[in-house]
Amino acid sequence: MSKDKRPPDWSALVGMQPSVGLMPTSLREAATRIRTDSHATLFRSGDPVCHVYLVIDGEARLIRLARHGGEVILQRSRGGFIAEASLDSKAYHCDAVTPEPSTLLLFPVVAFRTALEDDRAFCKAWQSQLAKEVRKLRAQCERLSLHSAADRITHYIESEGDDGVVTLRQSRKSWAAELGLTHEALYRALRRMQDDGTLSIEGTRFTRKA
Amino acid sequence: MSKDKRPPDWSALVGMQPSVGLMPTSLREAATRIRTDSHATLFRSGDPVCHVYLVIDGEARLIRLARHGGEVILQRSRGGFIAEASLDSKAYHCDAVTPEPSTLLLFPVVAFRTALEDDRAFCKAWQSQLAKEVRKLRAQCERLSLHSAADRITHYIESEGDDGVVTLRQSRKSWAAELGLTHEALYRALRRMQDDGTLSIEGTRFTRKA
DNA sequence: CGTACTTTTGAATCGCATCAAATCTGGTGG
DNA sequence: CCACCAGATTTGATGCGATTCAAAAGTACG
Repeated sequence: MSKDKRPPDWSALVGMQPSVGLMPTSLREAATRIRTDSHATLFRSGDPVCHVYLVIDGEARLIRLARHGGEVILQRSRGGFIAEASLDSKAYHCDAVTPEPSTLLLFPVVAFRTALEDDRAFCKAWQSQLAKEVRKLRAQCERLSLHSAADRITHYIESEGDDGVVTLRQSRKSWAAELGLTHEALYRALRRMQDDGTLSIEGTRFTRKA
Repeated sequence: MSKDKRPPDWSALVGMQPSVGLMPTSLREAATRIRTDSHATLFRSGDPVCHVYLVIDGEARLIRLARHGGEVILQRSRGGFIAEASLDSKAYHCDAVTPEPSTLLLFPVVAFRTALEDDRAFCKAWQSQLAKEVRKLRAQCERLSLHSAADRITHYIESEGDDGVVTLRQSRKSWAAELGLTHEALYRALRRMQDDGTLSIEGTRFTRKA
């Protein structure tokens, strides 16, 4: 985990995260940029909340370890904020890791809270951001309460993809975890759906048919 | 669904929903109170967003109908807001119903947005509200990605309950839906856990042991 | 070229969904 | 008060699909 003094390319970030565009300059200037290794830990459950993280490159995950050793992904972010919901908490309630070498911006929570208080437009954008996250999580709950693997895959494509097509930005194995399935179950369901003709796969591009 | 002109008991509402305490008077005065019948529909997917709802008495649910006729509960609220995340949307993305006769406050979205812009403290409280909802939904996703019925029950008690004890405020049948299980599976799992001695049940009070 | 990881297939098992039906419950109207 | 009804609760039997354990083949990377 190394620091990096060059200023980030803000205009590129706005594209992937609208609320960044409305972030006041003072907050931007308070940010530090870091690069992490594969499997690096950003924070652990119980640590005091001191930063809000923006993933510029690579990926960050919030995870919690299940009783039987399994690892549950609570949030996965590529090109967006992570741990936003901890902004008004004292301590983190889960662990955060970067599964691959990544670049992140760290915003001190104090500066972040001040910016939200002082800047009307940023505050509003942040609210949309949270509301969007709520809707996304509701969709995920809905998906997880479907009983069959095929239904979850279809639901994912319909809600995350665009007009029946989705390009996967992660390994199928971690997709399986996101869908609440074992990787074997996912592979087999994909195979069945291809044989059915209800799905076509080209590389990381999944297209739903019929 | 009938209107009701008496002003609600605001002080009681604050207890169950902190952000109500910081709501400006102008917004309170813009609210209307309604009473609904059992199985009443508040709005349907695609309807334009015109109110934010606060459940005073009874229960409201956001639901979506699954392909095979099943009904998935996206949000369940007793004594809190519902459809908060639609505040910045044009149209609702699911249906809302009151499964039992209930009393709700309806806040016009326009007045609500104005209040958020004008009132600093209310805006801040609303943000905590959304952040809290995000954390709650993350917990639910985590729960739904557990594979066994017993694990989901345990997780529910640990995260929603207090020190290993939870008092259920709904039928077991709808609890089953919230846990992503059929009601039969829930009944049987509860039975097994009682026989194990890992759970004790007295009426609607569930206590986790060991 | 070896190592770590993902992807893929196989076989056995277990738990949940499903269908069916009986009992219990609270509330309604006669 | 009782008959009745709708819904929740409970138990049973069956089948399917996902998990689990195991292992092979493919792939990226140093």
